[in-house]
Amino acid sequence: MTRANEAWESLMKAYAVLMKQFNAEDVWGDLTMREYDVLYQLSKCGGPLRMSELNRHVLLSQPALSRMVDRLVERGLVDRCPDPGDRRGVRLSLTPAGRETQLAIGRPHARSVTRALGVLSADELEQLAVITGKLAGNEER
Amino acid sequence: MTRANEAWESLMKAYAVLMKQFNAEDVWGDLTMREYDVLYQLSKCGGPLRMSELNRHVLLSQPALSRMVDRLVERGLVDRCPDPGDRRGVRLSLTPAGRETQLAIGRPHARSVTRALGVLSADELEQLAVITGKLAGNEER
DNA sequence: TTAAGGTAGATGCAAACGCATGAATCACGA
DNA sequence: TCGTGATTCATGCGTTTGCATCTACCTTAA
Repeated sequence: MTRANEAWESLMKAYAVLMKQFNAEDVWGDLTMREYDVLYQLSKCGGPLRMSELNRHVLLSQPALSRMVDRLVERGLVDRCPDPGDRRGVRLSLTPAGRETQLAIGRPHARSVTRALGVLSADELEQLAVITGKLAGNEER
Repeated sequence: MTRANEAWESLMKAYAVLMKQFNAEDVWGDLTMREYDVLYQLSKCGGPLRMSELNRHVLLSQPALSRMVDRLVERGLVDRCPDPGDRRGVRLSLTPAGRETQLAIGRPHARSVTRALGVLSADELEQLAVITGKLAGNEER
């Protein structure tokens, strides 16, 4: 068991523990956490997002994401329109209702996150962000 | 956006990126990553495990885990027998075939993990393990 | 211009999931 | 001892997921 494997296992466990904790909280309304994640990614990225780009940030297969977007469009939370520059693709963005929903869920959830990570010092939070940033490939060349 | 929220978002992104990467690798045979995770948890914990205990380590609902164990028993990878001390519960353990399967997948996967975390220094690996350990509640009192 | 190969997203279908609930057992105070 | 509430795991059922595949469109080069 290398240090790398221990670190990864520890990360996975932390992820599982916190995800279960967040999931159990009563802030999600009639959305699932995964659906909220999609709304969040769209809210974060300002402009419209391509399906493939969004898929890179979400832990879902391409067909599953495609259908989840279907449902979110159906419910009036997401707007999907053809990309004028590439007629294969689509441009996804939040509707006003979607933005509102994202905020209504995101605010209390953000507080939960802050509370859950309250066991860490400021230095540790900084280190965690830097280290996981490297893992996600933020420093790639 | 607090530091805590940034750190959590970064952790989630690292998790998503690495999980997608690992999932794309051709080491899982006819198991899903989730099924492998169950085998791994069982292999790690030496003795037999209760369903509820196992469920604490796996990101699945209790019914989903119950049925996944069904399938693994069906396939001869897991042994499920009644707990003599508590007739509501069960004791789960790997069969020899299950242990073999876990190792056959675990070895190459462990190498992938080591490779993926190779971007981190020894100090960073150590910090990551400590910090995520705290998040998972290893230091509770 | 056009053929060949690549990329974006949608769809058919079987498998797996979560929620609500059920049956059995345990724990504990009256 | 008995009854009330909690705990453990299983099951019914509608929804969601992933895999394989499809269509449509873009790109490149001859």
